[in-house]
Amino acid sequence: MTAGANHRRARGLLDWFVSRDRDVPGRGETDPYRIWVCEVMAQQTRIATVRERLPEFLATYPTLESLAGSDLDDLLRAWEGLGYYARARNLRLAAQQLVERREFELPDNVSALRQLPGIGPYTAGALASIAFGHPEPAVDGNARRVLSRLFDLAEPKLSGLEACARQLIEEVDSDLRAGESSRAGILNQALMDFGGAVCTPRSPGCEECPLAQDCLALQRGTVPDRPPRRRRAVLPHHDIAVALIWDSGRLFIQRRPVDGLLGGLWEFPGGKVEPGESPRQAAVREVVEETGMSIRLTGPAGVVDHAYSHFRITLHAFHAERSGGRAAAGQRSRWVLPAELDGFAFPTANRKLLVSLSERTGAAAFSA
DNA sequence: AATCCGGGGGA
DNA sequence: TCCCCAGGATT
Repeated sequence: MTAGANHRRARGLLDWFVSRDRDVPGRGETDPYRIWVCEVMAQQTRIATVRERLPEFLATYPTLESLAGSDLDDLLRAWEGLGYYARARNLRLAAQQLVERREFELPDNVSALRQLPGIGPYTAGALASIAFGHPEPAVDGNARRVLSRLFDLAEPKLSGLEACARQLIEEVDSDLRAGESSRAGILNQALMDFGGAVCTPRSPGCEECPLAQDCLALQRGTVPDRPPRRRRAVLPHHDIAVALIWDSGRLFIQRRPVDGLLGGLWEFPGGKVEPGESPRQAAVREVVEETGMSIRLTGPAGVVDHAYSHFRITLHAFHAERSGGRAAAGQRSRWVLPAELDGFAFPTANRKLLVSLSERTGAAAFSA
């Protein structure tokens, strides 16, 4: 392949991107803080979801200082339903580190950005190129697919992909005047957008692809294997039993450990239904184990199916009342009124349950 | 290099 | 039902 191929690839991507003029959240933003929040929210998350959730989040946390000073519970509530909750915790942690150092804005270079929690190779490159105009690659899942096809990479590794991206950046920056910002930011966005719209995982639009002439995978017939696919194990299924424990019109909730799955979110006590056990038995047993309270179940509260990335669950919920033991209290647990539940961040499976309960019995009080 | 970490939308 | 998404941290 001639040196002209990379020139045509880079030009083709930019031309496609400019003529497309799609409404991407964060486009038109110039405040590095806002671009940062946008990029983090976009990690492993559809643009449509970001478009929906970003405005309210930025309205709640409009500045780096407001994020640094945020309450973790409030922050998680603002992030509820977006998943990967470590993103929200790291966003706050990074903001706190910067404020502590008396740096009230993001650093502008990749190596300093990479020091901050929650900023990896992609986000550092995206910020350096998009927010600060530096010639840095930003290879996300879309760019990875596009590059591995354009250059027909059988085993696309990050270093190799970034090297390819840098070649394209050189092409778009070849006529840059002294002092002008790099066009890497635009090229990176073009790569991503192109991967999402044309060079898609299945049934890509090779017929009308403006880069077809310079796509090595297309010429060699390897497009379906670029990038190579990993086959996924069958998702295990678990039955989970939880108790909605009532006392004087209040419900018992507890907070999950800050690290790990759904870290820092609130939930109803419960756990896995063991073999040979009924959901009702499991609910009673788990509540004793987790809280020290003994309870009596008073009736069913609903069943919810939910899928995580690596397993799926059926959530069996029961209304209950305390029949003995102490009412646990402290940082990790609370008794709250149903109307207060909206102020806490719950995992989506729990939230589904709450929504179905309030729809069924009215928002006021959905006790059994 | 593998694994964990959510949730949802499209095919 | 399966795939994968504007990934990062941990081991």
